[in-house]
Amino acid sequence: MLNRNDSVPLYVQLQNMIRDNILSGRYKQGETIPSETQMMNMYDVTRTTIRKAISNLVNEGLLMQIHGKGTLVCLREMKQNIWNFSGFTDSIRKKNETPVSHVLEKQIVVENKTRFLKLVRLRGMKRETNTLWLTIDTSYIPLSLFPGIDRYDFAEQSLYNVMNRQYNKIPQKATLGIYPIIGDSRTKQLFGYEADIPLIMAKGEVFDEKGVETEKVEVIYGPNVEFKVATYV
Amino acid sequence: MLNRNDSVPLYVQLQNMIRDNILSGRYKQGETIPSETQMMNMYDVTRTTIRKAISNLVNEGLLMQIHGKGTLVCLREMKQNIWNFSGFTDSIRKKNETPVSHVLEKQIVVENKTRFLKLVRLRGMKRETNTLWLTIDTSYIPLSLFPGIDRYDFAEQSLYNVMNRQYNKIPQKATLGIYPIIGDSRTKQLFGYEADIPLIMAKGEVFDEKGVETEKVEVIYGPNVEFKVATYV
DNA sequence: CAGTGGTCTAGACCACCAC
DNA sequence: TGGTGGTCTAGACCACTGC
Repeated sequence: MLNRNDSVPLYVQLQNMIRDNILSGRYKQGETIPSETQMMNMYDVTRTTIRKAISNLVNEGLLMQIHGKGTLVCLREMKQNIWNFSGFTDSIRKKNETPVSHVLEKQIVVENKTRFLKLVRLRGMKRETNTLWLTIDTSYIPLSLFPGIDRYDFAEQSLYNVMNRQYNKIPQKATLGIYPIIGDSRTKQLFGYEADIPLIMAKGEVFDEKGVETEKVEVIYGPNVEFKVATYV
Repeated sequence: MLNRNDSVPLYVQLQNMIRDNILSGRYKQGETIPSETQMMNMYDVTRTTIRKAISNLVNEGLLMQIHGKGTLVCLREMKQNIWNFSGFTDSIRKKNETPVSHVLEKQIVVENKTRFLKLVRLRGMKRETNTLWLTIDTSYIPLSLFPGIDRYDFAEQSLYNVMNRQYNKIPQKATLGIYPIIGDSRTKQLFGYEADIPLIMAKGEVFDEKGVETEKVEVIYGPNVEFKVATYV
C-alpha cells in the first residue's frame, strides 16, 4: 500500500506498484489496467497523482492510453535496447542463457573531488564448451549515492540488482553517444579476435526515475553483438 | 498569445511558443527561462498547464529543471537523435542552417516482385564557403504505397514532406540495426577523407502511425556526425 | 529570508468509445 | 448513455537554492 510518510512521492510509489503488476504478469499484456477513477478509490489519491504515475509508465513504454477505451499494457517484447541499461543479466536470462561477468578492475577513484567506484567488467554468456564474450563495460558509480557499494562482488550479482534492492534506485533513462572505434590490443585479446575490424562503443550517463545521475558508463560491444535500436519520432 | 477557442490544447500552444523562443535564441542556452509563477501571469493559465508544457519540453531535451534555481535551456548540441527519421531537413533548419541534398541515384528497382523507388542521397548543410556533408542515405520506398513518388525531385523538397503532404503518411517509428563499418572508397570520396577510420551505419525499417512499413533505409554517418541516443529502460 | 520548482488536493467540463 | 481518458482551474504545503 501507499505510505504517505515515506519521502518517496506517492506517484513514484504508485508507479513502482503498477510496474510490478505489469512485469509480474498480474496486469496482462494487451489488457486494460484499472481505470483512473477505480485507482483513485483503490489508493485514495487524486486523479492527478494517478495520471502522473501512468504518464511516466507510458514514457517508459510499459503502458499506452487510448481515449475512451482505457489504459493498456504494452510490453514491447525485448526490443533489446542497449542491454547494459535494461540490465544485462536479466536480458541474457530471458534468452535462457547463463550470464557471465569477469571483474577486470574494481577500485575507488576520485574525479572533481567526488569519489566513484570504477568497475570494469568483461561480460558474456556461457556456452557448452566456451564462453561467448559480448561487452566490456566500464562504470563509474558515485559513492555518495551508493555508500559501501564497493563491498559487493559483481561477479556474483548484477550491479542493477544491488542498486535496486540495496539502495532502492532503479535506472530509468540513459543518454548515450554512440561511436565507432577500432579495438586496441587489449580489446582484441579480451574478445579473442585479431583483425582490425571496427566496433561500436556507447558512452553516456544513466539516470534514475528522479533524474539523478546514477552511473557513467562506457560499453564496448564485441564483434558478436548486434546492436538494435527502436526510435519513436 | 494563447487562444482558448483553438482546439489545440493550451499546454501544446504554450509548449510551441516556448520551443520557438528557445530555437530562435530569445531564451538563451544555459540561461533560465521565466519562472513558473511568472509564466502564470504572462499567459494567464494555472501552474498545472505551465508545468505540463515545460515537462514535455524537458522530455524533448530542450529544457532542464533544477529545484530551487529555475528552468534552464539545455540545447544539447547535436542530440539530434537519428535524424533521418525525425526528418533531416527540419532538424537542420532548426539549427538555422541550410540543408543540402544531392541525389546520387534514383531509379525503380524490383525486389520480391515488389517495385521500389531506390533513392540514394548525399546530405549535409551549407556553410559560407563549403558544404559539410553528413550522411549518405539509401532509401527503398514501395511504389504500391506511394504511387508516382518517383516524379518528385528530392533535391528540392524533403522526402518526408512529400510523404506527409502528398500521401498523408507520417513516419512514426523506426527499428534499426547499428553497425560499425570501414568506409569504402566511394564513401571516403563523398565525405572527403582518406584514412581508414570507422563509421556508423544504421540500417532498418521505418513505419507510419498504423505500423505500415513505409521505407527501408540505410544511412552512413560521416565522420562529422555525433550519434546520440536517449533510451528509457 | 524570498523565490524557485516538487508534490498533491478536489473539484470541473469536454471528447471519445462502446453499448 | 455511462465510462474512459484529456484538459484545466485554484488553491495548498513542502524542499531546495541563493543571498
